[in-house]
This record gives sequence, structure tokens and C-alpha cells, in this order.
Amino acid sequence: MGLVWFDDPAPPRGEQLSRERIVAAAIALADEDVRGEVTMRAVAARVGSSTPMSLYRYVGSKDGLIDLMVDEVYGEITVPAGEWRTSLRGLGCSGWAAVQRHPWFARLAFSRPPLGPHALAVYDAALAALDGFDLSAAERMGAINTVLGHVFGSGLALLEERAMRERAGFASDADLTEAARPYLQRITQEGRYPHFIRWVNDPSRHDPAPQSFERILDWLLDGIAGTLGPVSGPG
Amino acid sequence: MGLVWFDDPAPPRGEQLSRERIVAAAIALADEDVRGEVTMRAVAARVGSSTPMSLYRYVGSKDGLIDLMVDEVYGEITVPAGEWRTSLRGLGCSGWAAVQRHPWFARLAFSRPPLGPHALAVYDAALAALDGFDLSAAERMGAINTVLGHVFGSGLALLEERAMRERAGFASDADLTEAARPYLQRITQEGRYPHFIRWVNDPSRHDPAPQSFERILDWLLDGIAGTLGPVSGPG
DNA sequence: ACATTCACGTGTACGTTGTACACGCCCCCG
DNA sequence: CGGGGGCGTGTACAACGTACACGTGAATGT
Repeated sequence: MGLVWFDDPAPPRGEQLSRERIVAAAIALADEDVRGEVTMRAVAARVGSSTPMSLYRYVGSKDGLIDLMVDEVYGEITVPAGEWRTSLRGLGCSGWAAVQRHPWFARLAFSRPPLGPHALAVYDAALAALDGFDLSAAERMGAINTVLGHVFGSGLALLEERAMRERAGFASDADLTEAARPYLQRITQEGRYPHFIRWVNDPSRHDPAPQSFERILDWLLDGIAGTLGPVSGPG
Repeated sequence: MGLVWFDDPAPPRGEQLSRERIVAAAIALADEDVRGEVTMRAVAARVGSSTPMSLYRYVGSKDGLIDLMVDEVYGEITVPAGEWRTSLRGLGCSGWAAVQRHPWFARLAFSRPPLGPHALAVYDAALAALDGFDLSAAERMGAINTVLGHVFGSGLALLEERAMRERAGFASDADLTEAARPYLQRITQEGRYPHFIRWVNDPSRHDPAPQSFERILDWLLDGIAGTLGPVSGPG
């Protein structure tokens, strides 16, 4: 701590703090971090505050802040109206797009009840899409969660894959393979896991996965279709 | 800190420390915690050590310990030999069983490359099950990861559901509903999210979800089957 | 038999995290 | 013009992972 004379008398206090500004800063920070992790101190610095405690007046706790971040991303998900399958497919695809923009969303969405306004809007629209079928409440939600489960699962895999690449400066799959080579060579020499070794040494394993998000989504929609029975309304 | 005289001269040092004992203690601890979280200090106490530092000789770091825990659970997963579909279905079901015993496994398995001996054995067996089809390396692994993704995704949902129940002593769905009631009632009165509100008030939503793990697994296997083409070998 | 080494478990310490608490400033209303 | 009250701040603490150096007991070399 220096003498008084060294400080600006009035550190030019930036914009006013607000819940929106804090949430926006936290989301920007999470987007920049590979693991999507965020500390209250970092958010405080980002909004120009000198102490993490300033945030607590607006968001209550870190968990509260995260709830707000998550709901904000739910706001990027849209459920097109219309035939049930296009609606649920739209839910899946726009969810996937949102998750690609904010991979941390997948990690966090799993762990909290979707009760924010944007999350409720998503669920409401998705439930509406299934109106007109003779389904129980559990079946309706089950269908939606099947789709969202796929979205979040794929997002989580994406998040962790990116994080792993970063871990030791691995820029590409090739580098990662390089790092694991001695270990894999030892295994190869011991002759165990022959199928796995064959897979490792197959260069075509780097091809884009044919089991893409959308393809699996279609499989799930096929399965859901089988449970809907005949259309009994406008769905 | 008391005087010397108050201590046993030789605190009856328990069993020897060992990697196996440490990993077993960590797994037991994780199984007991709702979120499956574990601290080095808790593990140390569990194995009878007075300081967390004693573990570091055996596991290198907390991440190392977690890698070992994860691989241990991979050891509970079995892939029956035989026709490809029964193999992959067995992989899914035994994985689901393992994840139900150790929900934290789902959270951790997502985030690390499956390179431990048990994980490699699982992948090797699963790859073997797909021998005889004319698939690229990427397609083979894609099929396996489709199944495992479903396993881990379902496990994560299970973990978070259990954790949420615990959060404020919610023992049952009814209690949870009770806690959310004022919030939901406000929403109801505002007339928004009508479909969601209808779902909330439908008692049948507590029925066991018809989109069970195995049902969705079968949908995925149907989808995979469509990509396999004609059998060209023993698969 | 003794001396030496070394693996092991320990204690202390540091940096980072979330957050409780009390303080001082400044603006607004009376 | 005088007193609140909201707002941002600083200090402080417990819990975490883990770096480092130490003492001790058993194994080893001569």
C-alpha cells in the first residue's frame, strides 16, 4: 500500500453497477476461459469494481450469479412453432448452437432446475409443441429432456475436449497423439488392447465424426415419434 | 497443541499407505457425498493419515487420484462378447449400473481421456464388437461414444437430481414442489407459461419416466444399426 | 556389527477461492 | 441545511490444493 499521494483522489468510477452488467461480464469471462470457469474476483475486476464484495448486492451469491448466467443463455434457445418434430428439432439445434457459443452452459445447465424466465419460456414452448398428443405429463417432459439431454451431453463433451486440448498447449489432435505416444507404444509392445491400438494407428480416426449432433438428434426424434401414437389434435 | 505428555508416544500407525488403499478410500468418500466431491484432507483422514501431504507420494496430485478413481469404476463396466448389438447394449447397461452406484463417475469421466487400463479394456472390447463391419475408425468410435455419451449424460442428470434433492433437505419430489410453490403461484397468476404451469399441476408428472435409460439406449442402437450396413464378418 | 542411506509420513506455509461484516462516502429527501 | 440510506470498499476468515524441508525407522552395504 503506497502513500495517499500516489492514488487518484477519485478513481473515476465507471458505469453504475447493475445485475445486467455483472451477468454480461461473467458470461464474457466464461466464454474466454477454456473451462468456462469464473471467479467473483475476476468478474468484479471486469466490471471495474475493486472488490468482489460489490457484486453481492446484486446477485446474492456465486450460485445466484450462475443461475442468472444460465438463464441468459436459455434466452438464446428458440423453439419454432409448428409440427412437433420441427419444433423439437429446432429446440435441439438452437440449443446446440447456444452450447457451442457457451460450452460452459452445458456443464451448468445440468446442475440447476430450469426455473428462470427464459428457461421457462423454452420449456413452455416445447410443451406446447407436444399438445394434441395423448401423453402423460411425465411422457411430455421425458421427450423434451431426451432432446435437451443430448444437447447438454454433447456440449459437455465439447467443453471437455476443448479443455483437454488446452491443457498442455496441445493445439491439435496431432500434438495430443504425440504426447501420448510413449505410453501407447508401451501398451502396443505388451500386445494388450489390440483393437484399441489398431484404432489409434488408423489415421482416418481424425475424420469428422459421422455420428454428428444432428444425426443422433434424428435418431432420438425417431424414437420419440414411436411413442406419440396417432395425432389427435393440431400437433 | 498440548504438551508432549498428552500424546501417545507412537500413534499406532494403521495399515501401510498404498495407492490401492487411497483410491478405495476416495471412492468410498465420493460415494457417500451427494455431489461426489472429495478433498485430499478428507481422504487423508480416511486412510488414517494426519496430513493430506502423505497422499502425494502415491497419487501425484488430486487430478491423478481422480484419474485412478475413474479408471477403477471403468473396471466395473463389462462388454459381453457376441453379436454387436448385445455387446453395445451390455456396455450401455453395465455402464448405467456403474454410474448408478457411483454417480460422480459420470461427472468425472466426461473430463478426462480414458487411458487407464480398465478404460482401455472397455474400449477395446467395444471396438472388437464392431469388427467385421466396413466402418472407418471414426465411425467405430462414434458408435461407442454415442452409447457412452448416453450413459454419462444420464448419470450426470441422476447426480444433479440427487444433489438438488439434498440441497435443502428435500426428501421427496413433493417437498421440492412445496418449496417452489410461491414462485410458481406468482407465475400462474401472471398467466405466463401456461403449458408449463399445466405440467406442474399435473400429478402424473411424478410417474416413472417412460423415456427410461434403456429405451433411449435402444433408440440409439436402432440408429447405429442403420449405419452399419450389411454384416461383412463375424460381428 | 555398525554406519549410511533412503523411503516414508509429518508439520508448516502460501496462494486462491467464496463470502461475512462493518465502515465511509455521496445523493436525495425533508 | 441536516440526516438517512443505498452503494462500493477494505479487512478478515475458513477451506482448499500443494510446495518444501524435516525426523524417523527400516533396509542396505561393508
